Amino acid sequence: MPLCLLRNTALLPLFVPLRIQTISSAKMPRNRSSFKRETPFDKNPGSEGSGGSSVPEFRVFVRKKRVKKTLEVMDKEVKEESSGKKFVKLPDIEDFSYVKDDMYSQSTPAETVHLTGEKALSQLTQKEMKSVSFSDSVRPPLNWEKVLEGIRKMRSSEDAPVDSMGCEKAGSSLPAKERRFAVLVSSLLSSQTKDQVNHGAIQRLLQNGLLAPDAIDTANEETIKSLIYPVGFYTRKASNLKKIAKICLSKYDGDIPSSLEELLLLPGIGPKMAHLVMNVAWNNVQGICVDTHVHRICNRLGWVSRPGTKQKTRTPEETRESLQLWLPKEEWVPINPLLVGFGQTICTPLRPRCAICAVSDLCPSAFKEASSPSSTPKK
DNA sequence: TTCCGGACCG
DNA sequence: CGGTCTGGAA
Repeated sequence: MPLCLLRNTALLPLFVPLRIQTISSAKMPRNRSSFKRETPFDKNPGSEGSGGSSVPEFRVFVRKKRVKKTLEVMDKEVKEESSGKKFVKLPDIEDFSYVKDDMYSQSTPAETVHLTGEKALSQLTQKEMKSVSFSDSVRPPLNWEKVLEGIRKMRSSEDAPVDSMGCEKAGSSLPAKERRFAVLVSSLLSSQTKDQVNHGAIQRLLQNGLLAPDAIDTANEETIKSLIYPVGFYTRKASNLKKIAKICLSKYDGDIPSSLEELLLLPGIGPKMAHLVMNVAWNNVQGICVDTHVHRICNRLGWVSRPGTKQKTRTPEETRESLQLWLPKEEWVPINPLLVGFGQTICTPLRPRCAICAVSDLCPSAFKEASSPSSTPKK
């Protein structure tokens, strides 16, 4: 929502709201002297390493288009309004506000902020533009926020299956460790399966005490198979479930792996599920959970492309990497349920209902594929 | 009847 | 890459 305000910035020439994210900052102390410093802050007396008040307290990344700029900001340069909103003074530009984003910052000290915004670099001076280094940053697609907002509106008026019971609800009443395992199992079962069916399977497992690694490890595979029926591919999943339970017991003390890489080693867990589990079970956002809906819709909207081209991405993984280049991190989790529901009800794989889509005027692919019968005039 | 979907397997 | 698993919906 800070970005919604961007359109109004003409009225507020001094304070340009920006979106800021905390970023990994184990690197914070490193490379301090390697950053270019062609800002007024550089002129502060006292140089790096001398300690005291001249040591930069904040590092600010400004990014737009293909330009990335790094500045270091003194703590005293940060002003805080009574509203709690903070402003960072940037050189030769104007004042930029930032909102500290705590959601993803468990391991991130507050000193490091990541700041992006449409207005930021457009207001850099020519000299600054020349001094910044080019990066692989990608320009966010035009109007992406309007599109997202439009989809949100459509979604709030119309219920999609994904709304009622996603696997993130699994085992919400259980202790943390058991809950994580439940989320993992639910994710495994949920692929190619209606959420209601998945939910039913989870309930049956739970009622039979089979939602824990030790129980599953000792249980008969046939029993599991019959309990999770009719989720898609129940035979395979029953067998994967047994293997996963064994792995969790032997390598993770009955818990589930806590890293993306280790999750991917589990049979039946691919990138889509691994990211989902990281998001939901560990509350640790490593990447966007991209399924075919997200993949399809992002391509229809022109939100992603193969690196360096305008071609569509060919795999969900490619979509994930492309999308992550520009989508602000606070959208990484909500984008999935949003687009999945949208993809189930309106932007369907075949015959998308462009006629009733609120963002068709912003969609480069609108009406370009065979639309639903009612909306396509027959030739 | 055809299409669809995560992950895996050649 | 393209086939497979599997059941439901268009």
